[in-house]
Amino acid sequence: MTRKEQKEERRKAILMTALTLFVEKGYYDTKITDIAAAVPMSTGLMFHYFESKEVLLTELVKMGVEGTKALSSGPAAQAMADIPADQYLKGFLQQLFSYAKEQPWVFNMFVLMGQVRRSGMPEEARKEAAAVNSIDFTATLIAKGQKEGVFRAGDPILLSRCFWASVQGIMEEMAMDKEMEAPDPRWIVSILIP
Amino acid sequence: MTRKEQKEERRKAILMTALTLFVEKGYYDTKITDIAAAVPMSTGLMFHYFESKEVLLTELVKMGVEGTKALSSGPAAQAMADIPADQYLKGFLQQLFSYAKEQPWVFNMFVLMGQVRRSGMPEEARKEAAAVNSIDFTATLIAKGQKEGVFRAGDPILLSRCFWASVQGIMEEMAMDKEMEAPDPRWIVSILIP
DNA sequence: TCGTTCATTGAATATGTATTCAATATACAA
DNA sequence: TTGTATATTGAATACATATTCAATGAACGA
Repeated sequence: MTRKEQKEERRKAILMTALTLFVEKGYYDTKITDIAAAVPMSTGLMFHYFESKEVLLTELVKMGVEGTKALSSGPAAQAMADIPADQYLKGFLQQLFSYAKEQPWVFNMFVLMGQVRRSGMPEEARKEAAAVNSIDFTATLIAKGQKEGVFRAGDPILLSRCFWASVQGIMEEMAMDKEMEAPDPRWIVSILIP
Repeated sequence: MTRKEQKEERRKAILMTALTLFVEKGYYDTKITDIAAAVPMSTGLMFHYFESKEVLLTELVKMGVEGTKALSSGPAAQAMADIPADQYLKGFLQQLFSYAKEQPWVFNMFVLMGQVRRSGMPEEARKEAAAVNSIDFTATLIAKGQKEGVFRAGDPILLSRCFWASVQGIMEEMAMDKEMEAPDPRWIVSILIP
């Protein structure tokens, strides 16, 4: 393994460790020394990889933004056109919940993005997080569902915001209590169904 | 107005100012000097009223806990027995949304309690917030609704958590965007309906 | 093998901000 | 009116912790 690859590995290890700690204890309660100890590495070395704690956070947020973008332009999103909107959303949630169960960092990423979006974290990171917009994507889908007659009437944007607020809330609940069972996706999609 | 009453007024002013700032900028980004300037009063005087920033936060959380307890034991809660569970929940949400529109601190309190519950804030406050448990209250209500045949089958606790996660998420969304219209309560209650 | 570059350390430093404090003004009780 | 308690101020302090730095060790190419 080349030196560069080593470094990249180490970088990822730091990112994942920081993600876990930020979500478990909160950004401000997580000290650089905590992350360093958990990786593990010396405090000083952390700054060899990330120039500041805030940059580390911002890098995580960038990852989150990428991930979210992938969701709304990847192959799964292409399938959107082919199946009824309600089916698509149920399938999407099913996948999200089961994927997150296997890869807990996905949970953590959801939670982190939510926390950053709301504030309680540095400005820089918040700006970065603003780049993601699942609301519009789903709103389009909801409008399609309304035409198909499978979704209830109402402002698609507002419905979309409610939908995502619920998903976000539930992901956060699940992140807090790892034992919590995933809800039936139909429960959530019901929000949209007449 | 007596001296004691004056003090009590001032105390409340500080609490409300802090609540707004904590929610707008986050607990850690809100400096004692910010709160002092907004009240307004000198920095030093803050400590005449609250012995520390953390105590101030904890007092707010105590208020939130009281408020939530009131919701689940007040006269409205008594009405629970008399009307169908779905009707009751819709009415409850309707009241919550319209009340919060008039009294924005209610929004803020919701958001603060959520943030504290999840972490990202001092331990002491989190412990205090743990005292509130709307989940169980609503779970009982949901079980009742299931007997009445108006709610879908499923673990009442899990359904209750999903219900509250949605409400929490939506309240946070509304707190972030004051322009946002309140959703139709029926959308949310749909989570529980077969 | 040697010299250069990168990785690593942990203690020293710098900085931001919660908290304290000594001084002053204001209200109240006797 | 006078004395005591309380309210108020803003600058000084204390402290926590992010960040720097000088020194050491390991890898790698020539």
